[in-house]
Amino acid sequence: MVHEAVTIIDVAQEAGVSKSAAARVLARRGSTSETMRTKVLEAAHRLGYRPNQLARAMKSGATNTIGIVVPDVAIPFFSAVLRGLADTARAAGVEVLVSNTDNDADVEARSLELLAEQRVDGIAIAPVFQEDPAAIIRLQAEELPIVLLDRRMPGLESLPLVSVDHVAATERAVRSLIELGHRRIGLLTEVTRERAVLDDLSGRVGDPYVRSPLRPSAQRFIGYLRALREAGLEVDDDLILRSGYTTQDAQRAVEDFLARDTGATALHATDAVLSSGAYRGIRARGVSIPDQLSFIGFDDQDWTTMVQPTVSVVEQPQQHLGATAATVLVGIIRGAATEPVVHLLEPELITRESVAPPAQAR
Amino acid sequence: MVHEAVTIIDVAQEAGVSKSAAARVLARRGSTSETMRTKVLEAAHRLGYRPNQLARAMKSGATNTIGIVVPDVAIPFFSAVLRGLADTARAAGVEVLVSNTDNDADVEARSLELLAEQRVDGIAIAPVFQEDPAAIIRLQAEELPIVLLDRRMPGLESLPLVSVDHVAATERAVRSLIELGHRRIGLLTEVTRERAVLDDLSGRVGDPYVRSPLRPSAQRFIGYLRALREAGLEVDDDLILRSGYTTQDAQRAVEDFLARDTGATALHATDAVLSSGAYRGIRARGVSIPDQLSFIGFDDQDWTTMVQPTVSVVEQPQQHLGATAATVLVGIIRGAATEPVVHLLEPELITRESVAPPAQAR
DNA sequence: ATGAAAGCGCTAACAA
DNA sequence: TTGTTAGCGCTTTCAT
Repeated sequence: MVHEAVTIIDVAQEAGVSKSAAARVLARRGSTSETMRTKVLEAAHRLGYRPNQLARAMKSGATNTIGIVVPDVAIPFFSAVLRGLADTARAAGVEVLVSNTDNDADVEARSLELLAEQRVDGIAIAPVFQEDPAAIIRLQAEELPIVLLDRRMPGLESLPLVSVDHVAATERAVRSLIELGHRRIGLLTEVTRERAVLDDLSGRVGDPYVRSPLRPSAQRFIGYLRALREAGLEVDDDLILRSGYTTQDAQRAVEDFLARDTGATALHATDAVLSSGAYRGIRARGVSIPDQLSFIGFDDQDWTTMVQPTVSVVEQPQQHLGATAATVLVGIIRGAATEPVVHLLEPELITRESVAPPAQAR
Repeated sequence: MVHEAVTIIDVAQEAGVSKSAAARVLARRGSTSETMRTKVLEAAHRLGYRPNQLARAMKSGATNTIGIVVPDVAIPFFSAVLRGLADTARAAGVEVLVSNTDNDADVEARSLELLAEQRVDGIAIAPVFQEDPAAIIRLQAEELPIVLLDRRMPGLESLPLVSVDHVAATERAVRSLIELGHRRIGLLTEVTRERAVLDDLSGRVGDPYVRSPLRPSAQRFIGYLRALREAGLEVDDDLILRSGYTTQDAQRAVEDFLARDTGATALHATDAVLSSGAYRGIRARGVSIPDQLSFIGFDDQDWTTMVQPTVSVVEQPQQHLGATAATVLVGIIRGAATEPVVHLLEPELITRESVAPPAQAR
């Protein structure tokens, strides 16, 4: 805390006017004579007056501060989201408090509680996947504006969501492979659910409210199913590679896959972590990209342009996601309609050297 | 802002005691009877009371909030620093506000002003390189605790600094090459200053106050000079590659370098951006790593383990840097001695496949 | 147009 | 041990 802070009273004294007069000038509201305005402003400048937002917040009930709660700001996806959010918030005169949860529900609950104590005007959160997101629901019940970032769970249906269109992301990648002539396309996914369950949903994901409670990974899976179906191709469970959520697991899954002879001519990995594992696995098996196998990864990471051949990817609009979340959140805070909305942002397919028509088609 | 917030008065009423009695219980200070304590706590719990940190801050003068000001949180180095800082701060009961400056002095000045208005208790800043950091100096004059992150400039000598030991980083990398038998080692740097200027300083950088006003890149350069000198090797200006601060520039500088026959058997790039440019340049020239050229990069980026051969790097303790900054800052805020201190963190050399003895030595 | 005064929620003397 | 009260810096009626 600054020691000898200049208050509005000091300014009023220096200018020889009343406290409330000075306040009116400095907050630019109410009517003031030109003479008084200049006197006050000069005094404020002379003294180096700096408004105390704390006091303002006490009176007005608005702190002009929002919180962002994510698993880990050091993960590139979230740091990009934060960047977009912070910039847009700042442009709207709003500051941003950050919390990491490490995907721990207790840490998340505590973070939310702390942000609420700080009286933030709203919160953007990529929630921990959990059965009962009680902490979030509690704050929502208290009418604290909340926006979900890229994740939604049962129980949070009534909150606005800003998300990448994951169905479209994978659909686009897989369709591009199909258009090149690929017919047997592998999918590397962390989804553990039965394919049949997602199959059932795949016809109805056009409705954001059917789709949004699904995890991004499940949505991407559905994108795969839809792309195949649209092209009249059969879905073969042999082409679906299930993996744990680590590079090592992904690498192993891909190596096993390549060891079996599945006839696959292309592979798509549905996540950043899985992508690097997949790439390693392909290389470990000595399979040549794109001659023997075309490959499309997820997220435009550094390494995708450093390796040879360079890797095609589906790129998520990360900063844009953060910026949109900020816009939506600030909108709600400032009184915009509050009915839940799903904002779906378009991913982009970046084509590089790792993709080619299948061998027999050349 | 939460709408119908429960205040301490509500709690007092519910418990049938005075406002200050409730306050004493809830803030755990002053003496209270056991009976009253339970009554108040039960009431608070029943009502879902949540302390208003705004009001607390108004009274106490401490917001338990700090600000971090960096060029761009989306840059991996800074997001890791932020992560370390946020975690450590949180553990000390302190929240973190983030600002990006994009290396723009005006944006930085404005950010600092806004943080001061929010009455943060302190600021950690990686300042924009500029002639006259007036905004920082102003806040310092107002006795706002400030810690510098990894950068110091003339005029900021009296502020504590938390930094990686850049001299040691490059010294270590270059020495490891020398120990393998390399005698002609290239250095890729963004430094534009004459070598002679840095040569003069290189004997005195043991003193943190000689070293710290230098940019990290200059300190790394000096580390190179020291390693060579220590080994009795001559410094050859032909081996010093100057590059602008972009991947493209770095690639071009390295390609030019490799086109000339300098007899270099090893190369060290002194920054993350320069490293990826350098690697591209080496590959573009078809020079084989490590057979024809050993290579050590800077910062452990994703791609360094995705390419073949994998790349040795000097790794900075990024999260630790943030954590240390938080510890130092909170220490000062809580009244620790305030004399300026330089905290130098040790980098680590990670050895991978890109390094081998020079051809003639094998 | 200007000033006086109340009050946001909390803490900390001071009294009782 | 408990209650009363003043006040942190600001905004905002309400008089004047």
